[in-house]
Amino acid sequence: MNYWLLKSEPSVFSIDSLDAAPRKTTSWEGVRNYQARNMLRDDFRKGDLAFLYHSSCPEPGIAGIVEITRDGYPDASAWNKRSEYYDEKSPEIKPLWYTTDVRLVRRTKQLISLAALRAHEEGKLQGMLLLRKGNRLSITPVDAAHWKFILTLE
DNA sequence: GCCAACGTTGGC
DNA sequence: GCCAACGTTGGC
Repeated sequence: MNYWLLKSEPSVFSIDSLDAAPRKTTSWEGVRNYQARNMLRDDFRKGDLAFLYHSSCPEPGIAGIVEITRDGYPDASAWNKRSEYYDEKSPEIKPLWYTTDVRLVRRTKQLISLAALRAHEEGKLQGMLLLRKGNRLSITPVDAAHWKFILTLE
């Protein structure tokens, strides 16, 4: 089983949105980056766990824990002309983009801020992809050891 | 709003 | 295949 970190801008989709969703579950649609797509398509498995991270907001950080409830599968929003994520390069017969389903497991006891994570950048969280300079990937794998340590920061 | 870093596009 | 131009991300 894998651990991940999923970024989203709370102004677009926040942990409150997920909490309010039916069965606290939603499709993680709209990923339009090849590296992230490859992870969704090849590595995301039902039962994996992920941190939900809020980016581009007053206090960026980890807001909750979600469970991956479905293996990666083609992203139908790519061939929905009414979707803001529509992409003519990804017809239904030849999907280019992938998504998965996520369910809110729980909110973290408090926000685990980026600053709190950075405090361990050269220690327990050395090598964490989120903290790497210039990282912009909206999906990153998380080492099991990093996952465990981050939970102690709550 | 600024800016560094990265990804994508398209001309050649 | 190279690379400049452009667009996006995301912290500050």
